[in-house]
Amino acid sequence: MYNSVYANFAMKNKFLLEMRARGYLNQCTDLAKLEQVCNQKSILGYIGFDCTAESLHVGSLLQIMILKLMQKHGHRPVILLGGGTTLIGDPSGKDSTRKILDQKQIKNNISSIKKVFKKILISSNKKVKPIFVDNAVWLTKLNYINFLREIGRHFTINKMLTFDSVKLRLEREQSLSYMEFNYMILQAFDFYKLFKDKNCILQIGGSDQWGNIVNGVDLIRRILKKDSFGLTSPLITLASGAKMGKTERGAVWLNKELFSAYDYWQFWRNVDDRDVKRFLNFFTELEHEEINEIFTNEKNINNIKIILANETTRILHGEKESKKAEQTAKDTFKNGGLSTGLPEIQVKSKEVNLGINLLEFLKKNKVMSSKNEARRLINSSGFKINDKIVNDENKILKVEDFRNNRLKISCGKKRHYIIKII
RNA sequence: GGAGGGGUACCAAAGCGGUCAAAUGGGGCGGGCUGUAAACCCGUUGACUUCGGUCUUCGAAAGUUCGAAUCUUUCCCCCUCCA
Repeated sequence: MYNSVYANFAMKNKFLLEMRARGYLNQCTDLAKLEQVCNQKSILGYIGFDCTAESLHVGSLLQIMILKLMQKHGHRPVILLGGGTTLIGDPSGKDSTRKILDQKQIKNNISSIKKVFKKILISSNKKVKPIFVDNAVWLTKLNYINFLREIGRHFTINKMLTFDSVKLRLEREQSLSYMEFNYMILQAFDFYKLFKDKNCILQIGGSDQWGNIVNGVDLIRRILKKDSFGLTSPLITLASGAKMGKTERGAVWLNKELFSAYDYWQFWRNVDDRDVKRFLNFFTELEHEEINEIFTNEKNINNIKIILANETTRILHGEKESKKAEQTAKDTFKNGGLSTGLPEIQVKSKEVNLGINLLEFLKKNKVMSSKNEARRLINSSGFKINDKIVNDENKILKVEDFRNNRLKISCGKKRHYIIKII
């Protein structure tokens, strides 16, 4: 069902077969040989992640699912948290130089990002337990002259200029600093290092990483005269054409503190009809046959979306959170009730007794970004208290508005909060 | 180095002395239809407001003027062509 250059490539290896069946396979430096190797033994494969933010977002989820798939088939994932390369900034797909983070921030980001991998990947099985590495460990210790002599000599400027990440920037006459220009060499060096030290023979990445990955494979061949492999996954676009991972209210973060399990569940519950089947393949562990079965047995796409939301949330936040999010959604949308799973805002009883100015409250608690925005919402009848439309923008919240010390506010049909007196 | 063109709100793009908080499109938000989908339709989209207004915004700074996104000067950045 998925178009890939390898659609007709005869394969026996289960790992690679599933990679292809799920639509993870975009390009590989040498698929035939990689298949041979995978058939013979358990391999180590790595994916590098950027540490520019406190959390990864769903845009990186596909890569994580690939690591999970490796585990399923007995291969061991290596997660490279690019503490070193983040100091430089990957120019791929960027129009302008990124802001540069300091080491302390990056360290923070790394430990925060790690949490997500620990949740999604299996750590109990020693053979496939994920290995975390931070390239800052070796990159920050490099000696410039030695590096140029040993590694730099294998890169020609002529070739580097042909890589899209560089070419596109130059074509648009946007400046590309020497620092960023070096990014691809460092990434190649990372692969070389992991290959040499850990016998990690495979690097996986998004299709935009192809050039960088090939550089690593070349470097390993030049210096060590050995084969390594590069593999890319396709860029995922939504049916609507938008990029994966952004919603109206910003990025869909994977870390719970930044994006709650309930919101995460809602994100999947709200995907475009046309994306549901692909996403089940991409982002859940349901087998191909199971998915087909679901589609033949269940004619109501909404119920399939619930399956999608349940599965994806379970993988990231666990069974309990997933169930809770489903129940909360049911209470909120089907029964119109006051579910406990909604985001909660706490207020002191003293404040309530004095009366709370609604506009100020909404702004203060970041429900609305400004009072004017809140006014607009109220004036267009989009704001509700306990499911009743409120048209008075000067409304003062009082004790009488609460039931059992709780009160539900709704902004539009989808955003709900519980205000609780403590 | 020479000659032109340009930097406008989240993005794209009009405006080129007052009627400009700034046309139009996209995006966002709210409503309608529906299925918490898509498509479509309507409204809305700087901040604060006692809803009378007030304040901040058109690359940056200074100036001309009763009045500047619009004119002048300097500076910064970008694009096209020539060398």
